[in-house]
Parts: sequence; C-alpha cells; structure tokens
Amino acid sequence: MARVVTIRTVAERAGCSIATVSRVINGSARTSPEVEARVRAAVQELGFRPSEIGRSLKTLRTRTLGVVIPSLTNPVFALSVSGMEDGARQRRHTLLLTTTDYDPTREPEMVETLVAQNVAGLVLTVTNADSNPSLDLLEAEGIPYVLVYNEPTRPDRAAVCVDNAGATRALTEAMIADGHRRIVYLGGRFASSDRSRRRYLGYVTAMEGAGLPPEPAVELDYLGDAEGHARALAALFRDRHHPTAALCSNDLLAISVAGALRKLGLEVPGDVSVAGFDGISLGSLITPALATIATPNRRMGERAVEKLFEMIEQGEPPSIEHLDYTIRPGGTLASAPGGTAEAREQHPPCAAYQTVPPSSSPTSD
Amino acid sequence: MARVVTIRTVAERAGCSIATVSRVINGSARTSPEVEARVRAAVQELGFRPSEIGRSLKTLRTRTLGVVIPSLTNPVFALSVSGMEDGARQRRHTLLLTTTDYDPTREPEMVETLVAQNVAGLVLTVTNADSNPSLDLLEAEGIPYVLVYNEPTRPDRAAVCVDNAGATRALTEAMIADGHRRIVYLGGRFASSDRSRRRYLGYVTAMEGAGLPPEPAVELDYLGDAEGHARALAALFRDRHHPTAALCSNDLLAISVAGALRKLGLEVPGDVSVAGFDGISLGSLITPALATIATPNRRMGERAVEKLFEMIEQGEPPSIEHLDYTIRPGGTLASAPGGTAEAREQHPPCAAYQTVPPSSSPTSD
DNA sequence: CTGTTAGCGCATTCAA
DNA sequence: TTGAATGCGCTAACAG
Repeated sequence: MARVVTIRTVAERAGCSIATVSRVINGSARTSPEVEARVRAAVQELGFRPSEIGRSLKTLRTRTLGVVIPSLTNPVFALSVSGMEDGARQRRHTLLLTTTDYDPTREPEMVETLVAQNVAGLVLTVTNADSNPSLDLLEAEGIPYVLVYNEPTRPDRAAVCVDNAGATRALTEAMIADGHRRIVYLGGRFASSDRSRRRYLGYVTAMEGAGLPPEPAVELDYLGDAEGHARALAALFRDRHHPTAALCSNDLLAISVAGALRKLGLEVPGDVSVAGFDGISLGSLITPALATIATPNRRMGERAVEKLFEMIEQGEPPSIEHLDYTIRPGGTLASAPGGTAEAREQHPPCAAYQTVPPSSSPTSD
Repeated sequence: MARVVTIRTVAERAGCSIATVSRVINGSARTSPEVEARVRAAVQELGFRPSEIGRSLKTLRTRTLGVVIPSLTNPVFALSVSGMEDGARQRRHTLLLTTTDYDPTREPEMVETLVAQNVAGLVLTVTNADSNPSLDLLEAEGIPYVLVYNEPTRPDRAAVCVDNAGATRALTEAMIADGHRRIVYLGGRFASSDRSRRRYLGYVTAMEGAGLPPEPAVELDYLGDAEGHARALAALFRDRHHPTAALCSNDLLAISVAGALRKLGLEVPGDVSVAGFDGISLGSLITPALATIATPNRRMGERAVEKLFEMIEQGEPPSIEHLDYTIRPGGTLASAPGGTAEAREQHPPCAAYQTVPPSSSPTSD
C-alpha cells in the first residue's frame, strides 16, 4: 500500500520546502502567516496525515506505551488498562497491549516484542517483580517502565500498588476480631504471583500477632479451574473442625470458592466466612455481597502512566508508590459460629472499614 | 536514547555487509553457512533486536493491528479484545488499543491516530456502522478493517456479528410463549448504538407477529447511570398495569434494571421478568441468574482478526459473518403473572434454548 | 523566516 | 553468494 501523500507532496502543493511543512505541522519554529496558511490548505486538500513511523525513525521514540498484563478477562486488569488508556490519551499516546495469560515464560517474549517497537516506556504486571529477567533487560537498555499491582521488595523498581501485606493483615485482624480462629488462606500459586505471596504474609503476621497458628497457604491454579478449587476445598473442609473463614487472594477466586463451599453443603457466611481482594464491582452484585479489599484499579493504571511520563520526561527516579485501599464489608463475612460476643465488642470490625492511607500502614516485610 | 546496536554494528562484528545480516535475519535469500554462523553469533553477543520501525519505514507496513472499542469496562469488549490478542499473536502481530468511551465524536480521532501509525488493519466496534465517516476514510485509503458486534446493512462492510434482530425476536417470542403480553424494550440510545436499534427491531417483529402492540423503545444512557435508570423505570412501572417483562439490550443494563425494579418494590421475576443480551459470565453468578442471549464474545474478536488477515493477505472481499448465539435461560425469566398454562404448553419456551446457527434465522430487515 | 541536506534502521535492487 | 547503494517519511542542524 504505497503511501500516496507524504510531506513532499504537501511541500510541492504549498510551494515550499519539506522543512517548512514540518515546522508548520509541529509548530517547532516560527513561520510566516502566509506560508503557514498555504501549508495548512495543502494539508487539508490532500488529506495529509504525517507518518508516525517516519517521525519515530528520526527521533528514535514513538508515541506508544507498551502494556503487559496477565489477562483482560479479569476485570481488575481490564480496569487498570482502562485507566492507562486515559492517562496515555491525555499525552497523545496510544497503548500497545499484550497479555501473558499468567504464563511467566511469555513475559520476556512480550517485552522483547514491545522493545522492538521502540515503545516510549512500559507498564506491566508480572509474576515476580523481584527476580525478573525482563525487567533486568529494560533496565539494561535504559527503557523506563512502571509496575502495577506488583509490589517489589527492591526499592529501585518503579511500581504503583497497594500495601498488599498490610491490607490482608487488616482484613485478617477483622476476622479474628469477629471470633474466627481457624482461618485459611487460599491464593494463586506463589510461583506465579508475588502478590499472592505478600498477601499471605499479611495473613501470617495477623495470625501470629493474635497468637494463632497460621495455616499453610493453599495454592490454587488460577481462575477458571472451578473443579480444581472444589477438590482442594473438599479436602480442607471435610473435617468437622474445618476453618470458619477463607481469605482469598482475589475476588474471582473468592466467588469461585464461595460457590464450591455451597456445593459441599456449607453455608456462606453461616458456616464459613469468605473474603476476597480487588474490589471488582461484580462482588457487590452477587448475594450475599463479597467482603473484599477494594483497590483503586482504574486509578492504579492511570497513575502508573502518569508516573511513567514523569520518569520519561523529567527523569524522575523509580520509586514505589502505595495507593489507598478500602476494606469493603459484605454479607460473606460474619462472626465465627462459636465466636463470643465479648470478642466482637472488644474489637469492633467496623474500625477496619475505612480507607487506609499508605503512610499509616507501613507493613514490614 | 540512542539505539546502541543496529544492523550496522552486527555487520561490522560479523565482518560482512548489512545486506547479508538482513538476509540472515529474515531468511530472505540464501547465505553461506559460515557467514550465517558468524552473523548469528554476532546477533547473540550484541543482543541485537531488529527495529520494527526501520523495517516498517521500508516496507510501509507494521505488524500491529489497530483496535477501536467503546470501553474496556464492559466485559463483552474485554473478552473480544482478548480474542483479538490471541488471533494477532498467532500471526506475530500486536494490538494498538484505543477506546471511545461510547463517544461517537472520538471515533474519527482514534481511527486517524491508528492510521498515522500505519497499522496493517483495524478491528472496531462503532456506534453506527452504516453511516460512518471513519469507515469511509478507511475505505478511501484502502486500509482493511473488520467490524465486531456491529451488523451493517451495507453488505460491502466487513463484520463479525450475530443476528441481533433474530436473537431478540426469538427471545421476545419465548416471552410471549410464556404468557407475557406487555413487554418493554430498554436499550442504549439509538443514536449511539446501531445494535440497540437492530435489537429493538427484532422485538417489534416478534410483537407484531403475535398481534401485540410493540411499546416504544425506552432509550437509556449507557451504564453507570443507575439513578437515571431508576427514574425511567419508576415512570414506567408506576401504573398497576405495568409491563410484565423487560427486554434489555445488554446484560449490564439488565442487571441494573433488575436492581432498580427491586428498589421499586417489584419482584424479579415474580412481578417482572428481565432478560439481557451478551452472555457475560457475571449474569450466571448473580441470583437469580440472568436470562440472556449469549454471544461468542471472545470468538468474535478472534474471528475478526482472522478475517482481517484473510483480507490483508489473500485479498478477500469484505463480507458480513454471523456467528451462532444461544438463548440462555435464567431465573430472571418466569411465566407472566396472569399467563395461562395453555399458552405455555402451546409454545414451550425450551424450544428456543438452543444454539442458533446463523443460516437458520435470516431475519429480514 | 526558509531551504538544503543529512541521516534515523532497515530491506532490496543491482552489480560483482 | 555477497556488497554497495538507494530510499522509505520525517526531523533537525545548518546555511542563507
């Protein structure tokens, strides 16, 4: 498809040089009003649209941002991408979107694809933010990037996230205050989610803080595998002395778990309380509403892009930014079947149902 | 950020010309095994990754597909984009994603942005597929594109969709068979959704076919405006003789409507049956489950990309492809409060609960 | 204020 | 089989 009208065509039509056309289009230098008018007229008539490729080849940077996320089907990521798009459009950039389907081996592939496209920067959610060849590559090449959701231990990696450990800790403490003693943590595989690891950490901290023995994490395959979840839960809840609360590392998992529990003949929250993490709107639509930790998903994507531009344009050094989260109460959470009223009065769970600014919960690692 | 290692660097290291390097990399011509080995070694050592930009400038086409959709927050579109990504990745392409937020005036803007990026083709969901300057532009420029969800009247526009009118018609007929007589259609604004218009058409056809007077369409602002929906419904259902069934042009709207009805003190489906259109999984998770027309959302995106490549690579002419839809039963649908048992026996609704191949429902326009 | 010119990284034609 | 040379569309440095 030969490009019909180039900057040269416009120059001829306007009776000037291509340099002048470029100046008019980009406003990169002053031009006389007459010439400018002629150029604009020519652009109009010819329907000229400058090629981003030609521009990019010269300037060695594009107006695109690369995005790498696990999946679009999880509303959490769809929302964050939505926020990224807003942020990008404000700066006249577009998103080059790729997904890994939760497969870590696909991360390098996607990152290399994006780098080959000379993206101005990247926004990504990876499985492991601390030890990650793709991020190493980006740093080696000097290509700016910002992580979303990931919460790196290394402070030299740019990220926009919530205090994952602090949030689960707060939620676990609320459960304990509600009289729960045997609480189980269900999460994605640790190998493929540093978030799941950090969230478990918060759970452990809360349990130990209350003098309760933390249960080992139950690692489940990600979403969609309802059967697998059901099997794992059957083993866990067969016992008469089963846990009275299930803390899930994300909302979709929590919804799946609640469904599986009901199929086992257990009532939610009568027999088992369930809570999630993410705050997708779906959680509020089901009955009973899912208790969860609501994170500012769209805002996280938008802020990540803002941060990326700060790094690109103002050379800001990478840093980790924590955004607020909210513990959102819901009908899936109730007092423990055997819980005492006193315990509840002592630690009214409502105290936790507030937006938590990042500064107030500097969870240790 | 000066590019450090280019094809020239590799050529020097391998002791050959850049032409040879190019040949090795692209396998575009035969080279001696020794030279090839030296080149590959150099590529390895230097970590050379050919610039897509350089390549594109030369070939005048990129390995990216432009995508224009209304929003990512509606799971329907997130799913279809997910399918597009799969299709694109199989052909070693990436997606340049843009959204219009249901604002028709932003369509040309997005399309022009993508065209300026020299995308190989576009996949888009627009407000109006028949009279649309952006599509005219693409045709004028000879840039291939495929519509998704849109169902153009003009047969010369490429599209992957379902038989919207046929589907709503079938669903409406099922409602009528269930004894409903006053059925109301609630949809997005006709001005901003040709799908909403076509779906209404199917409703009208079914009503008239049964000798019932079709109600005027109730056009609602898109999603998120729960208050607006509540107000509109309050007016509609104030009367004692209110409709017994609400046909909604999409699932998110249907869920919002069901909620609003309950707030008005009406039971779903006891007083009013509700049905949606899309088949998002959310609908099956709520209680009662939402009756809907399930469309193959992910597959539609994937098929659109396949079709796009057929047009790009094999010069296939544009055409409209109808994919199967399924009427999915759900607890939001019940017999009309005053419905007779005979009516139900005469037209068992189950007959409609099957996958409908496009050929079997050639709805007239 | 404007024009000329030199590449940006690469694929490709034409010679050798 | 290989190399030299050209140009894709554009920006920017330099001259005028």
